[in-house]
Amino acid sequence: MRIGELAERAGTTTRALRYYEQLGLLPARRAGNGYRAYDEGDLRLLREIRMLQDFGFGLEETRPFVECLRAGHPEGDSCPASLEVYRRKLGELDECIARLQDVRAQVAGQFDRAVRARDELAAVQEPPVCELVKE
Amino acid sequence: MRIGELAERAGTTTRALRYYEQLGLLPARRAGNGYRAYDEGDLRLLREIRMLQDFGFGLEETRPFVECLRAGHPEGDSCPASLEVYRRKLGELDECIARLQDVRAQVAGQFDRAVRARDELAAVQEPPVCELVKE
DNA sequence: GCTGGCGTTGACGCCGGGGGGAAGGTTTAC
DNA sequence: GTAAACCTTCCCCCCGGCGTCAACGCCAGC
Repeated sequence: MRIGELAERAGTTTRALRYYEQLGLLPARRAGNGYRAYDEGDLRLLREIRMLQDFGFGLEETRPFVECLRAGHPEGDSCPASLEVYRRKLGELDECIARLQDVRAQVAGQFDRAVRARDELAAVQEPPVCELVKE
Repeated sequence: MRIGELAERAGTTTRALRYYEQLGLLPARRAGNGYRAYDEGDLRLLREIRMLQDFGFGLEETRPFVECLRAGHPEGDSCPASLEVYRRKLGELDECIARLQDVRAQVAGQFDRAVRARDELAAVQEPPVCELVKE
């Protein structure tokens, strides 16, 4: 399988594959004409990379999973190093979520305060129109 | 007030202030010798920028607040444009938090599955040691 | 033999928010 | 007088994950 086909089957681009090879993440054998040659195993590795990327893992964080698969394990997360990455990532996610929730609360507080200030100012400058509304 | 003093009073760097000026976010008057000259109002603007930055606002998102203050309003969020930025930001935060929680659940699922698979494999390869433990 | 569609390498661009440092002018304190 | 501490502009660097050329090679069909 050549680079274009692999890219298409994995839903990515040839540029990304060359980049992964440059990182040593997904090295390719070479055909006689210099073209990169991939097999089904590489497709498996690439799918693992893509799945983890969708989870927000950096490429370096996918390396233990890829190497685990290449070492012959049935799953990319069959190795302790992969589990450690999971643990670290869960911690980071929790921390990130907590921080965002805190920020959200603060921004919501600012927003509410600003809206109340605006409404009070409007009430002062523009007196109630109850009489007109009643008509 | 010169740039170094303003930077120190606002808890930032001269580098950042020159960058803000380059963006047109915080323009400075010039003294006779070409040095940037700031006043207390600029400090107020800068504090507004810094607060919003701490909330994770991009510099461009702080612009409505800064211009609102410069237009003479009492608060940076006294203007409709600022409120709109608040609303947009709250939406982005909610979306981001929801996505992260979804990812967290998926990663936790993967982690649990991998741990169970490992434990089952260990149980098969290494038989229980109940007898020894009892002694 | 020529066109078109693959492939190759290499290098630069981009996004945001500045950091770092050079080369030079100014101001201030001792 | 001179050294330290400012200030100015200018330009390159960083992070990740590629996109986007440029200039070339390989191969199939007509």
